[in-house]
Amino acid sequence: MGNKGTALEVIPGAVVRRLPRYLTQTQYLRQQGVEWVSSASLAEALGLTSSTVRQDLSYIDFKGVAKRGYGTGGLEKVLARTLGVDRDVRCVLVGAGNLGRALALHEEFVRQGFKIMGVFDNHPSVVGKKIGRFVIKGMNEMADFVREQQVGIGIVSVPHAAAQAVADQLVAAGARGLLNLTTAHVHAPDTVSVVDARILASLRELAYAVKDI
Amino acid sequence: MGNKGTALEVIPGAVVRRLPRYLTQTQYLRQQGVEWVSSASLAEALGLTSSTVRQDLSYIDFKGVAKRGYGTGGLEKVLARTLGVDRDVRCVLVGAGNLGRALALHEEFVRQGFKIMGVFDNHPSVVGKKIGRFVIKGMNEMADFVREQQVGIGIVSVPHAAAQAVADQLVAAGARGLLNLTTAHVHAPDTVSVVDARILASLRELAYAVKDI
DNA sequence: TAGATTGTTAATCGATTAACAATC
DNA sequence: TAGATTGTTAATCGATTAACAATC
Repeated sequence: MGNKGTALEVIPGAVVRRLPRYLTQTQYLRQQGVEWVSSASLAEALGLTSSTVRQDLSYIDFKGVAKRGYGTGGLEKVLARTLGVDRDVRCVLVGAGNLGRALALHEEFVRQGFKIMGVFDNHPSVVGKKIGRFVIKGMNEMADFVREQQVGIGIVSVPHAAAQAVADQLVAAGARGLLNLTTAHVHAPDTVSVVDARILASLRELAYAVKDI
Repeated sequence: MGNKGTALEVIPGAVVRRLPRYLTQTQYLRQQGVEWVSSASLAEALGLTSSTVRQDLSYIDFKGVAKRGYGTGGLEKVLARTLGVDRDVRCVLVGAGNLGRALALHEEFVRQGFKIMGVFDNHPSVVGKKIGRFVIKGMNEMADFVREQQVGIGIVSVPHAAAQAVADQLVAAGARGLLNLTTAHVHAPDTVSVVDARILASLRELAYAVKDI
């Protein structure tokens, strides 16, 4: 209770959505051996203004140094801690279609600390089959699994029509965040965050940019 | 030149990002046989306010009817036309890793008019192999292919370090929109739109929501 | 007709940018 | 020291919401 002087408070949504990008860039720079980064160079790399970068970083518990910028090692660590990715984040994947398969097999997510604990699907013909190292389990096992393994995030990769029902089951089982890969809008209580991957929507947004040109 | 009375002008970015969602929902309702939808019910379905919905739809060339709402058939048609998805949109996919494979195999995108014309990869060991009906081509063939097939959208699904170079090649070949599936930020001229899929970033955003709970 | 729902203007809210004193 | 860069406040900008006359 209480915090040690540095008031962290709530971080605005717009800022939270940029923090992962600062983390990716800072990680990259640190791996390249770069020790200091200025707000101007972060801004340049990410297509922002230096003012936005400084404003954003003022929300996390890390101070830059005048004339030098931000130490990449420290910044990376604090960004990871702030986001909660300094330790494994437990996920389940629901829906073993093409997109689901791809995510389960994508090593990058594991490397970044997102641990897929189990893969579930409704379809009797795929239950028991394998995706990489995962044996696909039936939906009837999901709720207990999420509870027992203390899974935080559910990745919803099912057909549009099934999305809300799956989301409801995940929430009931205790998931606190949902990554929605479907085209459906998913309703959840205020205590549960939903982030939409919006892949089809992104393509449609691009179609608008591209059309009649 | 000029338009027939209804000034459409530029549609704000925030609105363009919601139009695909209205389209998805309207499509769904129309398929269910629903003929009219109100701003309040669209808002309820998508987690918005009815005010936002009416404001947004005022940007497209379609009028609702007092006391009845919006005709789903007409609304669907005009939304599709406004976004430029009333005809095939030609894409290429660069990078035949797990994520790229999944997109190439995902029938939903084809059904929605996004036509993958070709799949390209740098890696000699995969060139010539097949993904579904696609034979993977080498990167050396990409620029000519994009020009000849008049491809509008490039889907970038390569490792972080290769993202900018691939984007540059796509832009040089004439692509007008890029769907960026990598964690890298990609720079492009103002004439080219870039939309980031942000899958890892979304997971990290969820990690923040989920942490210490 | 009465009432429901649109379209639009004005008010509010939040996010971004500019500016600059503090500081290393 | 002089100059570069942060942290922060204030100003601007854009997006969302409220309100209500028009209308079917």
